[in-house]
Amino acid sequence: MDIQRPKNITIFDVAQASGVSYSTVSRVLNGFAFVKESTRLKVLEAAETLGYVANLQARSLAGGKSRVIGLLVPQLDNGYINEICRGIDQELVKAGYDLMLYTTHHEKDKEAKYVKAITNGLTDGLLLLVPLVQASYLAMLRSQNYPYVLIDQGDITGESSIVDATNRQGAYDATRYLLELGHRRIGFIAGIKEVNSTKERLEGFKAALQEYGLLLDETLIAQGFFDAESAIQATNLLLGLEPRPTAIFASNDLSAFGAMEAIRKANLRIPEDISVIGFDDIPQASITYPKLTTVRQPLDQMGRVAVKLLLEQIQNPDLEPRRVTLATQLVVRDSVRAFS
Amino acid sequence: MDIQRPKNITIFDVAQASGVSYSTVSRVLNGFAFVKESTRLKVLEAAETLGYVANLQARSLAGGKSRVIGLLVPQLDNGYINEICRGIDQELVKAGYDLMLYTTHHEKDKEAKYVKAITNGLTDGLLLLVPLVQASYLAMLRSQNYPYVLIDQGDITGESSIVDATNRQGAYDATRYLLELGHRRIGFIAGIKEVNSTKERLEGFKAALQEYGLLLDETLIAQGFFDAESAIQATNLLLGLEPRPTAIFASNDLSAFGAMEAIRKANLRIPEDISVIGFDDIPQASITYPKLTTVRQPLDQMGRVAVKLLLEQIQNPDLEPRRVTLATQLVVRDSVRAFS
DNA sequence: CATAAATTTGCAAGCGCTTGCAATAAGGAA
DNA sequence: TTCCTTATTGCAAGCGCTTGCAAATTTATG
Repeated sequence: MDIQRPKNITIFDVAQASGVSYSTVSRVLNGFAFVKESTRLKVLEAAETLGYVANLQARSLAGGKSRVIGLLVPQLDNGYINEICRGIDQELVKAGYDLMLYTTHHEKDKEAKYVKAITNGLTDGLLLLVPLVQASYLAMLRSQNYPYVLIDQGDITGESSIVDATNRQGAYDATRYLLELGHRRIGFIAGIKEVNSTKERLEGFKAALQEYGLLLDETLIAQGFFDAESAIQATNLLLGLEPRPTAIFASNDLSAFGAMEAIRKANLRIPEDISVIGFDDIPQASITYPKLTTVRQPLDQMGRVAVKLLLEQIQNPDLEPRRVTLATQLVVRDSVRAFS
Repeated sequence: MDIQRPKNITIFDVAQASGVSYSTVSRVLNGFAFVKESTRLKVLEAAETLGYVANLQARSLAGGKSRVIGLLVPQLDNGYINEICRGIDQELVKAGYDLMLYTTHHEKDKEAKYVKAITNGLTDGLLLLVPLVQASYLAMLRSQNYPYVLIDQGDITGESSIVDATNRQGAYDATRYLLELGHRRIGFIAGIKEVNSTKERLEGFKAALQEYGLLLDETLIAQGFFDAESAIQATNLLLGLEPRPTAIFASNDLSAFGAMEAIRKANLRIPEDISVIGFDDIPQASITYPKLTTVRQPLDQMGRVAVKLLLEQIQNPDLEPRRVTLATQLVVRDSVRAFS
């Protein structure tokens, strides 16, 4: 390229300006201990006046930390993911880290390839927010002792740090809430089968029913995929049942929205004719009409905690994997009413 | 760190495996023209079997392209931004680029600092999705001839590539629509003053009124900040007016949601008592009840076009700045009804 | 078949930074 | 004041890659 970019200010310039060697500058900038206070100040001042900004690639190439962490997500168009991202971002900013975002678009190979590129690449650590982690690259990450944290997903090996929420308890609470309000025929819209939270939520649902001595009617469980589309289908199925369920528990809010839409289209009222309860409490949940009663997952907090775990792991690579499970909470709004 | 990370596979390994020099490998990998087909194949095969993945830092440090582009956004919790991001992401993936995400959280200094770090850093180009671009770093970007594109924001100098939408026309259309339905007292919730789109939308609003020979009643224009909170305030103000407006035009959907909430709290019905129209058509707009009538901005498309412009600019740095203005479109749903 | 021209390839330098190790300066104890 | 520590600093190597330039190889031409 023949364009004349102004020469970047490097560590050498700072060194020259402050009359020390470049290694000393490097040490100052990296908060090294053995630097005389007076030199430290000199260097810092020079850096400031020159407007020096470190070159990340060089730093990271030379073996230093890049202060960038990678985040792997399936896609972006999803309140659930966005919320978690928000938490991640907040905490990262606080810690002075930058974010590299990788969207996999559900392409398996891409995930694996990304993980490879990422680990030999720029980032100091990796956050995985993909519904189905592939054991293969998890193993790879572990074998390289590369710091990573799984968000809202299990790892059978138990060797990964994980942040999730009390899915089972949350579903149990929601179901109990419906039961206490007199509902006995509760439709359940399940999520993607293989995903951890799907299973846990279904378990919680079943547990509550059992506790009430109710026999599980399998026809009341409809398959969904955590999105509105599939939930509409599922709801239509449920609405066709005889007798019709008096309440629907959707495995996540997106599904609940789908359910609401289907219900309205069937000319039924929410909650007068049928109650709806969701899971997640994404921001949209409070702007629907009626506002959605749902189980709140502290999504942003999950993101924040994940970052904390990751950063600690980066600090101390020998840390044992940990699992943090945050509490869910029933958020009562307007989409559920007592059945009598 | 004493952890023994397995040695990464470098370009040298590939060179050795294929029996050529490392520079040749580099040329092959970068699609250089002057390489014999047979060597090309040899190298490619070796790279494949070794599972070679280029080290981005090294590449970019050495002056090559990183195939990463930076995206600067104020924050993440916003359907509007998320939608644009989605478009950006889609197009980027298609082109084989990765995304580095920077959130400024509205801190001015941070923006400037980021821009600096970014340009001397990893990315090949920059997408700016910040409501108020600061002339200072825009100038800096330009002086370095660093490729960048502004999304949904103006630049007085006219020297930036820009992607935006027909704000004026959209607002005009929406207002006309209300007028044609018989509304004569239309409240307007404005956005952040300094922002380009705020002005354009207000202009469109006024233009339509004028065309109908209506005198502008300044009290009908309430100040908002593009968020629900401020819109609630603004709406309360408007509802207090005598006579009450029969419709409210919110400068964006978020504001419209705030308006809806305030209206409901005032025990008025939408659209029976008062109509509401928004701007943007973020995904939430279609799940509110009643579903929001709004002016659709092709947000994801804006993101995609921005990427295209940027990529072209990266390809050819001498390209003149261009401006692409995408058409908005009135989306009629359920929050507006005729006034008689 | 020799030789110039065109096509390929390899070498070396260098991108900006970290870090082990050696060198120097400073501080104490003798 | 001298010598041994200890605190600071500087040097040089090297992280993995691109690229200008020269060398080597091939092809075309007379």
